Amino acid sequence: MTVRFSEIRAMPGQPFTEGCPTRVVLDHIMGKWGVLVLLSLSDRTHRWGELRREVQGISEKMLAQTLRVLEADGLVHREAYPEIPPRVEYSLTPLGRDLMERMLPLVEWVAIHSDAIVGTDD
Amino acid sequence: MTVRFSEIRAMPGQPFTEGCPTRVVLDHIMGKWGVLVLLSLSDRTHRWGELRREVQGISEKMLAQTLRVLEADGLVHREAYPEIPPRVEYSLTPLGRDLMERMLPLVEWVAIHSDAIVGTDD
DNA sequence: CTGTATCCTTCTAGATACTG
DNA sequence: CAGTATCTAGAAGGATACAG
Repeated sequence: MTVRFSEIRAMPGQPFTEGCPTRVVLDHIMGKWGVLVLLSLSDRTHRWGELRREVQGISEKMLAQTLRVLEADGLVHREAYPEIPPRVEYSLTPLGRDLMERMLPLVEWVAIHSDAIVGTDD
Repeated sequence: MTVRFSEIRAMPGQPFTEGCPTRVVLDHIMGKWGVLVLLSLSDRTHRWGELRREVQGISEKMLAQTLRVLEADGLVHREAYPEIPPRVEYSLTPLGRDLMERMLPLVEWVAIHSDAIVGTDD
């Protein structure tokens, strides 16, 4: 194993204890919609409407909320073009790209093993 | 970037579309408590009471529920010893250990960057 | 096209009490 | 010690309508 959790836990600030900032970030990026939006953006820049279609099942409300949180976290960049009709493009910030480099191997694993896992029981 | 999402998306079964098994697995392992329980177990085998203490803030109900889901998924192994008082030990299965190898680098990233992220805004 | 605002339902999850 | 059962408050999330 490349990293051990005990080493991570021993880092300054005691990550993943109650009330710790890591818990908040974990909720943002590991939440149902956070992951799916970040995945879409890891591919390329997307417009609002594209994200609505690509992240299947997300409501406008949850898309707006998710994007606002990820933008406030500094993971997503929002670029609005003052045109009629309006055009807004969402992309990953450098920090967001750095994050996705760590997340994509995990997501790939999930894609490969999900059938077996859900097939086992659920 | 080591993997691209577009390649993952193109895999058989169209991962991460609506109703896909990957969505279910994602919810199990990326959920708030799923991650924290898996992290504790990635370190070593734990008894029920140890998990309650280590995963700070989790209720008995959520711990039981989380463990049952992860066990059904084949990620966690439950070993009950027929003693008085009873002793039950939880550990990762080989599949679970494989998963955590991909998850730990991500978790390490979160531990390192969380202060900056939450500091930015929330 | 890109959102916001509101209502309303469903589901999560914490607290409490209890059992083998 | 290792759980289960029940109840309930609150949050999450969907539908709809509307605005810039």
